[in-house]
Amino acid sequence: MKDLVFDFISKYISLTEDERNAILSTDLFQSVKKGTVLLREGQKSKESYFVLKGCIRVYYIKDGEEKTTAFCTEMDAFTPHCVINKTPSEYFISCVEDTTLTVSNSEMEAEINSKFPKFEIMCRMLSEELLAKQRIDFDEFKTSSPEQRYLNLLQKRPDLIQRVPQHQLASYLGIKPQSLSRLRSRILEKSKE
Amino acid sequence: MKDLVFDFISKYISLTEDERNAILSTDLFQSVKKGTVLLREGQKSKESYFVLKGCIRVYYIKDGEEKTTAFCTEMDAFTPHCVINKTPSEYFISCVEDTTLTVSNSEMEAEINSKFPKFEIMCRMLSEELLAKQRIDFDEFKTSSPEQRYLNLLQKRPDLIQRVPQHQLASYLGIKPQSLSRLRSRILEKSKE
DNA sequence: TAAAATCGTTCACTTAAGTGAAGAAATGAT
DNA sequence: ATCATTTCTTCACTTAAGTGAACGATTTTA
Repeated sequence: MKDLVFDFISKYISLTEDERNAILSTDLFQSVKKGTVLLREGQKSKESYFVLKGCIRVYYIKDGEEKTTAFCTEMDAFTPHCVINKTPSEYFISCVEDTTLTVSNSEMEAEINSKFPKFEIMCRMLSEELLAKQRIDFDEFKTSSPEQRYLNLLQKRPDLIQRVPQHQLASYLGIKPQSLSRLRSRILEKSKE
Repeated sequence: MKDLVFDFISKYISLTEDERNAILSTDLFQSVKKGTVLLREGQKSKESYFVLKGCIRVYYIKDGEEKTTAFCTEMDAFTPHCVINKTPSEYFISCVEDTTLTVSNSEMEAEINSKFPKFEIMCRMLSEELLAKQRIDFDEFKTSSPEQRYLNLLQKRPDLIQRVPQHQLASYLGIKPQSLSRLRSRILEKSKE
C-alpha cells in the first residue's frame, strides 16, 4: 500500500533512500471507516489528504441541505481551502467508503520541503498540474448541460456512478436528485430507440 | 507599472537586489491592443501571463460559438493548460481591452527557479493558493442558480459587468445571452417592488 | 458619413430543471 | 427478523432556461 505513494511521487521526482525514509518516518498512513468525518465546517485544520484506497467526499451544508462538490478516489490529493487560507473550513469532508489515505499536516510538509528542496519542486509541479486540470473541469462544467455533464462523468469516472449515492452525485452535477433521476430515465429512453 | 509585479511578489517572498535585477533583465513586459489574440486553439505555447492593467479573456469555440470561461484582470495570473501539459491548446485567449501584462515562458521560469530557489517556493505557494481559491469558485458555481451566480459576480467583481460585453458574461455564467438579459430584467423588477 | 456588422433586448414557444408529495426499494439498527 | 430511516423514482405543477426570430441601438469599417 505504501508503495502507491512512492509510485505517485516517482511521476514527479526520484527519491534517495534517505528521502524515502524521511517520508516513511512521518507516520502518514491512516485507515478510516465509512462515514467518518475528517473535517467539519468551522474547524481549523492543517491536514492534507491523499487517497490510496476508497473515496472521500467534500460537501457543504446550506439551508440544512448537503451540497456535494468533490469526490476524491484512488491517487487523488486534496488540500482543503482552510489549510491554505488559515481560516475556519467552509465545508465538511467525510468518507463514502472505508478508506486508506495519507494525512499530512502543513507544518510537517514545510519541514520536509526545507530539508529536501526536491519536495518543494514536486509540490509546485503537482499544484500547477491540478490547477490547470481543475480549470479544464470547471470550463467543461460551465459549457455543458446537466445531461452532458452526466454523460461526461460516465465517460471519465464511471466508477463514481457505481460507488456513490445518487443524491450526492446530483449536487456534484449541479442539479437536484429528482432531476438526475429524470435525466437518467430520459437517456435510457433515447438509447432504446 | 513594473512596481506592481514587485508589490505582488512581496506578498510571498522578499527579494534581494540581485533577484529584482534577474527579473527586470528578462524583458517580461508587453503592451497589447484590444482584440489581440495571445493564444489560439491548437497552438503549442509555453507562455504564462500576469495582467498588470486591462483584461484578457479565455474562450473556447464549440459549434462555431464562443464560450467564455475566464476573465483575468489586474493582478491576475494565468498559466494555460497547454503550457503545463505540453499539448495543443484547447482554447483561445484574447484581450478585451488594451492590456499591459507580463509574458513569461516556462523555460525561462525553470531557469530562474533553479537559480533562485525562493521563486520555486513562491510558485508553489501561488499555485496552491489559486488551486484552493478556484475550488471555492467552482463550488459556488455548482451550488447556485444562474441568478445567484450573477448576483454573486455583482458583489465580487462588479467591474467585470461594466467592462465586458453581455454575451461574453453570459457564457461565463453558464447561460445564453438571452437568458442573462431576461434574468437582469427579472432582478430589476424585483428591486422595484 | 453611410453601410454593414455586432450587440442587447424582447417575444412566443419549447424544453428541462425546481418543488412538494407520495410510494416503492434498499439500507441500517435494534 | 422487524421496524425505522434513508434513498430513489415517479407524478403533477411551477419556474426558468434554451431557441429562433425580430428590431432597435451601438460599434466597426470602408
